[in-house]
Amino acid sequence: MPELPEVETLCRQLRPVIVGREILSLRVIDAKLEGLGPLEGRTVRSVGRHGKRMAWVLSDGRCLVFQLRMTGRLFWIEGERIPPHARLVLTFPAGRIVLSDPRRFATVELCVTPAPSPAPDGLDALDPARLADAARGRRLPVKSFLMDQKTVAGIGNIYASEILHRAGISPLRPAGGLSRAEWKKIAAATAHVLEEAIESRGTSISDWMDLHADRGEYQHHLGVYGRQGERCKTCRRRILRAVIAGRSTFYCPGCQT
DNA sequence: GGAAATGTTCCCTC
DNA sequence: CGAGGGAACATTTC
Repeated sequence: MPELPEVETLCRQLRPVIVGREILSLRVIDAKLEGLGPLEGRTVRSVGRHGKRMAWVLSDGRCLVFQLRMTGRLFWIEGERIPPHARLVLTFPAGRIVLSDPRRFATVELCVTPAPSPAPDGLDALDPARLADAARGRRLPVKSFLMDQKTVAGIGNIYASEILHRAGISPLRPAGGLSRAEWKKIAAATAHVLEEAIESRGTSISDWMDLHADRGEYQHHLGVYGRQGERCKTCRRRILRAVIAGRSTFYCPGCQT
């Protein structure tokens, strides 16, 4: 569920709370997460992110890597009350980090060397020529292409629809058929949408909440996602829903061609 | 009861 | 073999 803006929001909120702080204890509640190894006594040196993947660098040089997938959330808890669906609890001197995750898809692993990803992060300045290159000859819908983490890391189902709406490009177009000018629009729209969503601390369409259990605000800025049947804010046409590779996709038939 | 849900990976088919 | 898509994972909510 969390895409790049939600994970970036968590990183920014985590840094003042856990960087430089010692992990006092680790409690694994869900057996699926067992085998993490001892973390007690390690200090969190830094909190980073690539795409939707978050990595804490620890004082022993290892990395604790989180992939929150669909329903994973991290909460900072100062009291005793543990949220529902807690799978993992990390205790620090001033409070606890809880991984809450009803669908239990999230993964947490301890790595010695974090595997480098060749894909650019969604907040990097995307090179339209590189995108066009990677898409050459490919028939899959441009929306699926953008959601492929090997293309750009961090774009998921909500922001793919939003980026293509802002770029004025239909999500159904084969990726290989886009012009250089259209890739340039996608690169610009990606930066714009992701940065705005971070400023809003993510999209709380149903139940996304940030580290402090506050809702994001980007749901109030969505142009198409979840708005099928409603009117496009720019051209007044009614927004459509389609299913692409099994995922709901929203677009405006008026301003996306 | 059925469908859908902000993700990733495995497997099947063309 | 590569590309693309569907199923599976597990649970809640509408």
